[in-house]
Amino acid sequence: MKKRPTISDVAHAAGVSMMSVSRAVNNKPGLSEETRQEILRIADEIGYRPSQIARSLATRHTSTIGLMIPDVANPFFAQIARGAEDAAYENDYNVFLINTAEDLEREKTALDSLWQKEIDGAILCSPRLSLEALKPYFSRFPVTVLVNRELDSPIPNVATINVDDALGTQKAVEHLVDTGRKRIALIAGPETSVSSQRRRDGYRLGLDTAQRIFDPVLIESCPPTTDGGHDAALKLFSRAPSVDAIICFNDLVAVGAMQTCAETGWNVPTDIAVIGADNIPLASLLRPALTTLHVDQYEIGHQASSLIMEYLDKGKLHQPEIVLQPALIIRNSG
Amino acid sequence: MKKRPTISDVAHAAGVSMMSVSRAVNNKPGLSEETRQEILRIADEIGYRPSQIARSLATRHTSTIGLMIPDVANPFFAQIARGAEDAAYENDYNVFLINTAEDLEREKTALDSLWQKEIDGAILCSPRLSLEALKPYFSRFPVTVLVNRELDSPIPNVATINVDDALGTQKAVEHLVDTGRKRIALIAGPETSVSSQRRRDGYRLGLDTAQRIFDPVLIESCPPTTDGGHDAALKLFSRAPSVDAIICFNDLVAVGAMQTCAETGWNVPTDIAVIGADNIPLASLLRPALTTLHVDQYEIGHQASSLIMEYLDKGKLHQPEIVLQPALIIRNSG
DNA sequence: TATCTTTACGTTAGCGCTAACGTCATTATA
DNA sequence: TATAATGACGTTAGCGCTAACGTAAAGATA
Repeated sequence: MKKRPTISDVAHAAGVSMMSVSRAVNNKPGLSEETRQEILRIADEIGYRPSQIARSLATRHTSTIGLMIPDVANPFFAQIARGAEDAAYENDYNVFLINTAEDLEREKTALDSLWQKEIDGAILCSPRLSLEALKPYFSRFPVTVLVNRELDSPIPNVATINVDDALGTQKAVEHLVDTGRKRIALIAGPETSVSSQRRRDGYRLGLDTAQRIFDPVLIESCPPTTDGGHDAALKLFSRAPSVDAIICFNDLVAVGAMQTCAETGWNVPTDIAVIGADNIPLASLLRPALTTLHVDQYEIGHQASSLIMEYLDKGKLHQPEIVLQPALIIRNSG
Repeated sequence: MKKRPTISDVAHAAGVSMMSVSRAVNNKPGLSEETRQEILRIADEIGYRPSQIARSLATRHTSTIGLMIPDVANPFFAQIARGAEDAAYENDYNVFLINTAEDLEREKTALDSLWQKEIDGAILCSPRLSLEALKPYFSRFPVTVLVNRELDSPIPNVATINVDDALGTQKAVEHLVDTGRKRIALIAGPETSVSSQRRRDGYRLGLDTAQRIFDPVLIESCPPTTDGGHDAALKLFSRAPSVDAIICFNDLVAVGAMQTCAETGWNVPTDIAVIGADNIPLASLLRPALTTLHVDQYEIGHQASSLIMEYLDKGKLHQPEIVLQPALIIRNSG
């Protein structure tokens, strides 16, 4: 590996002080246009690139945002990562991404790692750690954005971005009622999940609004996977054979439910409607194409980054609690 | 934000020198076990975490691997990222991930950004830049791993990891021949892609081995997308209605081709076999489930990281050219 | 003409850490 | 007993950069 040219090398070559080089490179005032150009020319000539590390140590900030997510391989989070990175890129920030592999221990390590890296702000997606465990970090990072997680009381340097899952589910119920479905079921996902609870709420609200009677037999919990959906649908069908619509926790669950429908000999959407959530790429490729709830995950990431950079710039959060509305994408499955 | 405790704060609190704290924290020899424990206790008490930045500046290495990929939202690369990160994590390295959004300009920016960050090693996935443009960076990074890209001549601190697409395609041809298919077509993907060329080679080789005659009519290029596959299949069918098997550039292309089959009224796999490549999660969820070529992308990422850390540790690359063999996953589509 | 600005630089110090080299006891060896 | 080796620390310097302040010359103002 070649030796890295330093600012001092450039200063010597150009016959100026290190500060002049620094000013030229950082485009700061206090230099004649002539000298600036000359320094830049020489810097370019010897292939000088400022060391982020030394610069960070001197300035006490890193131009880096930390992004903690459960799993990049999950398209949902991958989109968030893209959004976060694009927004950061536009402002010459970098994103440092850490996967937690849905592991609590690793989540702690990740947070500590971000702390050691002295990131300028953190985006924490669906953190599993308790609010108590999380709180110390809010004072270790200049600013934090919590995605898919709420705060018990506002904190000046913490913002939240959440999806209105209740409203989404309510919309789904309304749509099914409007299209004449009589017995609408909910496969609600993991019982412990906040998001699942929100969906249950939205489900009841939707039924109430339509003046339908809520029947607990029509709710089933499950892991958020294809298999989970498959098994949950199986249970549901044996318990309530008259069901003619299912709202699923997410698209994967919906795929599983649709497989069960096929096995049972029920036609989607003639005999039974299936609605998913998340609008993963697969949704539009399935036959029948999956009706689903869409939230713009890219937008979540983009907004999260923007919030951070806004705080860094202005010193306060203009909009500390963002709630995104899901949209119902009507395709062929329901 | 709280003021970060520094090594000097710990030293004062413990009544020792900064070096002793450094030795304790880094688990280096030269301290009695007693003092070490005491220092660690106090460090923990005041919540000290060493600054990666200062440490990097002093040691001239960052414990960070740079990973440049076209798009995390693409499951193929997301898996690589996961693998790379897991391997790094096991060795207390971090991964700095940058998306290039398949944009040449951004690829350059990304490389420069990694350079400025003084990463210890780089993993470059499917770089679009010419080898000429890439080469300077090989001497700027301590070590580089090229994924899905070959070198014209070996470079001591550069390794490559490639997939044997030719062999994969050949396997697919053999399988189709074995299952009695007569007219096997290839939707070969983007004409300019190296990988596409490899597949064409494998296709011919497979046909030759089976003593089939190669018919150029049965090859079609296309963008690597669902729509691309759809249109390519359409062209293919009109040109060669007797085709009874298609090998596709990737799974998305295969999905497109299957849609065309459905529109044309051809049953998969009775009338026509369809084989994809990449084994994306969708593949097993489709009906019929997609037969496809599988390469362990996670493994690619994992190996890439491991190669880098091996080089950093031993100063040389034990295995500078890795070629991964794809496996044919036989499902229902062909 | 004397004083005040402004412009265009240079100097100094320090960000938080560690490599390399002291120093001073204590213990082993001749 | 004299000397060398070892262990357990401390001191110094410097990684590459920039904030803050210093300075000298040219022009503006009274």
